[in-house]
Amino acid sequence: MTERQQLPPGAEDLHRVTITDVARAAGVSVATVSKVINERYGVAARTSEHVQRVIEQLGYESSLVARSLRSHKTHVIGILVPEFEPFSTEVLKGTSRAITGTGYELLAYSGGGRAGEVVGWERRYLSRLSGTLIDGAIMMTPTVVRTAGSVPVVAIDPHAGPADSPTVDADSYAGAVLATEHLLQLGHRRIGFLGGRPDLDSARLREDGYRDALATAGIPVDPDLVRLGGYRRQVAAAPTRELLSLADRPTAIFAANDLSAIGVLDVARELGLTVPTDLSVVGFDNVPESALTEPPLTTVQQPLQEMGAQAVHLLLRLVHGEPGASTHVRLPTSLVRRGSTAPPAAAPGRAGG
Amino acid sequence: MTERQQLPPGAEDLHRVTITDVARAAGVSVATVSKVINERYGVAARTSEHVQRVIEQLGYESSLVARSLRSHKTHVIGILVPEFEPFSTEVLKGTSRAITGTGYELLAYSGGGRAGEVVGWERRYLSRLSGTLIDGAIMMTPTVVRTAGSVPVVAIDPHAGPADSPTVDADSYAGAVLATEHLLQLGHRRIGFLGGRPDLDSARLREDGYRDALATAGIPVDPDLVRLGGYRRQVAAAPTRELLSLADRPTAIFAANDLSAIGVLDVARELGLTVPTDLSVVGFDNVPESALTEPPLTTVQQPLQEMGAQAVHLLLRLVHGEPGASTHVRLPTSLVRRGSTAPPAAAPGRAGG
DNA sequence: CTGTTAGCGCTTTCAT
DNA sequence: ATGAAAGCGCTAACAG
Repeated sequence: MTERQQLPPGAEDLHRVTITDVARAAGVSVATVSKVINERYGVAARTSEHVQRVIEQLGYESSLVARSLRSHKTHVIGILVPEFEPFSTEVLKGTSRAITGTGYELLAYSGGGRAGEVVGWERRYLSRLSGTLIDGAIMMTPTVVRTAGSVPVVAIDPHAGPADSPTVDADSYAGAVLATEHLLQLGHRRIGFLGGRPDLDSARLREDGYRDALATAGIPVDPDLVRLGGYRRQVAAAPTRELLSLADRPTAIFAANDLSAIGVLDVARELGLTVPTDLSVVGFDNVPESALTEPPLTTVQQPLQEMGAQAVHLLLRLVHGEPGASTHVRLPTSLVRRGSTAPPAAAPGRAGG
Repeated sequence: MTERQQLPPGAEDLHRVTITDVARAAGVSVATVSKVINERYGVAARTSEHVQRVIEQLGYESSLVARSLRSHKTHVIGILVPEFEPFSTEVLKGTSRAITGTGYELLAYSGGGRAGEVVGWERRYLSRLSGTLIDGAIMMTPTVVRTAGSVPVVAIDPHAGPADSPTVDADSYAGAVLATEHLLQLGHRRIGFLGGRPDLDSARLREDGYRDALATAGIPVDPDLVRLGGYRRQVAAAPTRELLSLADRPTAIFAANDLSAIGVLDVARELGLTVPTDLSVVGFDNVPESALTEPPLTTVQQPLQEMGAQAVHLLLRLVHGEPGASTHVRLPTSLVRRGSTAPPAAAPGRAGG
């Protein structure tokens, strides 16, 4: 039962109620209604109360769109993501927690996820929303960040290198070293690497960590063992197959993120290899899904939710024009040992760390 | 009067480039630019090309806000959620997958997650966004859905009962029966139930399932064993403590969702009880997090991602005004056995199924 | 204290 | 084929 009889029954179905409707019903001008809504000075208490009541009755709520078009201040911050997948949704959880009590609201925007649109979505989304609608943006894993002519932007795990704009990321290099050392300590000597894309910063850092850890252990990198997995499950399949079809195939694979590690698991199963007995696998990210695989994935944890929270804090500071503290927050990574790693089948025993 | 001419380098930093800038730079009217953008008839091929080029050069992208205010058609659908937590983000993943290739984009909106605002956010969000900005909305676990004067709405797992508007949900009742039967088959006789809120539909159905399964097994329901956990981890703590402090405490607890089940795990640990030896726990939802607990949670799976995908399909059909197929999609639930359930410590042995 | 008037950036008749 | 002008819902001067 709707408790409003001002409008003829059903009339509210035709158009959503606007500020004009309220003004008319209250017998005042729209300007006055606007003032009441925004608690501006210069409205008689009586009038204000009356208008409030009408607003209540009509169930009026101001249009975010119209308001923002005019006032350029919305108290909404945007999270721009290419797609809602395990990585970005994990970060989203962190932003959601961090935003509570700040008086801001969250608007997560994602395109249709057209695969071809790998590059360029950042600029597009930002242009479409900024200046209006959002007061600031958090951009997830962007490849390019052009802040020009837009609201403040914080990048999370940007692929283009942490130079452009304020950034929150995790220590990819150290994480990769951890992962590789873990494999070395188990006794692996032929360790494959399934990278992201060479033009992406996080991917490159992970490869660096892998190479350096091997070098430290005095093991030369076999170029045959380094492939590109593109950070995606399906993309990882082909290079993994190549890797595992090698005459002298690796006894372990370090994949640059969890999704491609899961892709490795897929191929191993397809090839009749048992993980971890025949092949050890390490991922990167520690998205919740990595614990659900069979066997559960050993991986490098990034504090994804914390990264989201930090990004919110950083962005809010920028939006408020506060002296922007540090402009680059780097969070630590750590190894999560689960079931996908073990000593190689015919291991020569433990290697010295 | 803002005067910016050809845009000297860096000038685009002052204001984002608008359709007016493009028009000026191209030497045509804004109307013409608009026509080019929207591929309307009545523009000379030469003009069109020229304008296109200028748009490219300036990096112009039309404002979603301004456009939607005027045209009331945006090709964006909104996902309205109270908060980004494991449940809603799971659904989000499904919507993201389903939206690809449809030509629509996704806009997930969440308030500051003010705890007090448990009720009423639905109407507020919808009013703020609908009519403009979004062509349709998917509302997550709303308690009330008033579609009046707004765009088409599909509800996911609504708490108010699946009568109001098109709905996608999972079979809570059957799931609860499965969970309870599982516990009974393990030999449990004193089974506690940690419900949601009695006014919520899914919560009620889960309680019904619990009661009916017990009744079928010929076991009377002890009112002392039925408490309210509010679907939240922290809220679940107090009632759980009461349950486990009972003289004749339950040997198993069925919690109405995973978050409150995790709350049960917290309290059990705090009380020095080992799960599943001293206490069996079953949850509901099967969010990824439920596999990460110690021990991993036995739970009832809802096809969360699939629910999101179905909601998208249903909504798009409504937006297009197609004859709306079924208006209520109910997906099946199933039991996921993991480590949090076992026969009771001093079990009288297996009970007959 | 209140109403009138201008737009915000865009689309859409309707003239030209 | 093109542009002038109106207006979407709202806020912000500025008059009265």
